[in-house]
Amino acid sequence: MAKFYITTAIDYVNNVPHIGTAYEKVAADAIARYKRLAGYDTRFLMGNDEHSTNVEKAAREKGLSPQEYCDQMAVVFQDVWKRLDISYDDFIRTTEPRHVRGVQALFTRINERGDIFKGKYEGFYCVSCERYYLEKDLAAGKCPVHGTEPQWLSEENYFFRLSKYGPPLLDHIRSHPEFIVPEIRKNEIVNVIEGGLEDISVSRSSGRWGVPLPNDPAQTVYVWFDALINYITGVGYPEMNGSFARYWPADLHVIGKDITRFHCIIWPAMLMSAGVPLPRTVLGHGWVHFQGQKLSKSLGNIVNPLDVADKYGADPLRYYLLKEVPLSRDGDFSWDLFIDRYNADLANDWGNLFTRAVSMVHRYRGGVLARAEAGDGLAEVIGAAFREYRAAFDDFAIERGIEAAWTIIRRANRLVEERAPWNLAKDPARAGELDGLLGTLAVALQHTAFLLFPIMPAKAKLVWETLRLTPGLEQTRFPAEGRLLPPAAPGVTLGASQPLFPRIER
RNA sequence: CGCGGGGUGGAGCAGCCUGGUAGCUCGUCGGGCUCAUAACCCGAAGGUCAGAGGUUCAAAUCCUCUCCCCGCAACCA
Repeated sequence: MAKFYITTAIDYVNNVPHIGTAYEKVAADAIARYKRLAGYDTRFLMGNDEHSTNVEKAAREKGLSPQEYCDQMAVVFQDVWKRLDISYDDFIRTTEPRHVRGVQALFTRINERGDIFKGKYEGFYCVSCERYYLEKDLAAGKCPVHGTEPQWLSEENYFFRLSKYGPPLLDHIRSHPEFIVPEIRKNEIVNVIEGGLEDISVSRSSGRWGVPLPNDPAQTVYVWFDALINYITGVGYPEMNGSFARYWPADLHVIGKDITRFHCIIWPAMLMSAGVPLPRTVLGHGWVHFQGQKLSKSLGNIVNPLDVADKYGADPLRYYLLKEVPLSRDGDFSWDLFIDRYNADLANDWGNLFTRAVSMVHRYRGGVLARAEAGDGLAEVIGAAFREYRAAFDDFAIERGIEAAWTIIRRANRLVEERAPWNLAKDPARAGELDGLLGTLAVALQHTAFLLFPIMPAKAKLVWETLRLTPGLEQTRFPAEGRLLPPAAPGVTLGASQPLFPRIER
């Protein structure tokens, strides 16, 4: 069976997840679920980035040890992901021994390859920011954030010979057009590389909260160097057999556009140095804005995804994000738009189709579905929708996949008007026609539930189970090209009709 | 001359690469239906495609210039 290994960025534990963080996980989750339906042996990794002095500081402010703080945050994060139905298979934390061991192993390997050297790192250092500034970035000689006088510090650090990997990286990007998507991100990265790469410092002598360097335990591994490695330690590196052999290289890293440089330059260079194969694709998605503005703490417009999920359910939030925010672009979240989409698409279109169809089976047939066959040309509509859906997902255009599923929903709703089952029901001679229509609607609902399972897993399952379909949705796979899913058994009694998405009144 | 994205009916977008009657979803208005969550179905109105110039038989689409909006410092995906 073909495998598919997908990862998201691991999250820095300084802050709780916001709607933008959630967007990335939801998108990756939809792709992972799609791949499972498509029959791939899918592995979906997420995790937390727990090192760095910032974390140490945040812990201290709460009167906790860094480890205690990270343990608490790990619970907070995973709780959010569970409530959003994110189906990750593993959750890695960079303080775990399995990760620390892997970081040290990879560092050693790169060092053995001659790509680590000791050098002096010096510059203007702001104690409050805990970072260095270039002279040009200082505001009148002071820290641009704190307005304080920076110190001139110099420390001995270990450097990674990134500069020598520019040409091989360009070669790789050119010979693997799928390596960086979307196109705009690729162009950015190519520009950066063509501008020349500099060696980077990959250790810190201050700060103790990190992975000790194997060759110099007085220093810790720079947090980015440390964090990126989670993608391989998450599948067992440095153990090269087992799941590493099975799943690496990753098929898809889903990350934010701000960190594409780390993932498309530093990370592949590290892997090249260590002689480890590169990930196939890095997808740098855009931002979710809130009512036209970038999410920002200083603007105070951070939206907590649980505020939405608790009020209206995880599925509508997932639907909104996936439909309205294409991975290739920035998108916007606003309550008005959310309610519009919810009512128009979920309550009126899909939800109503479900309710009216199931209600008619109960009202006219005592809940018994005579047969589930696709009549009235629905099979062709479904076939076209499935083809478009798969093409869209393979292109990471989830919104187009959703649109494809909707062609079935619209067709089915139209069909009800055209066949006017309320009239058929009055004429015993047309009982067969009515059964045919009800069966067609059941087939339509079944296929929409299947296609929308990666988007709205809970509601899709409810539809599936109401139709009394077996096996369960998780066990069902895409049918062969041109075929439909296995139908419900003739004569099944359907579950109760209920509003899938109660309208939001405002 | 810093880099990049974008300006298409009220809103959000597609179309631009590969010129040839301006398309989709929502909203608005009118009609139909009654199985359904006043949902569904049909129809209509509504656009100088930011502006100017150029190429062409023909430009939203290609070229040039101008204007406007949004990112590119930090929190932050």
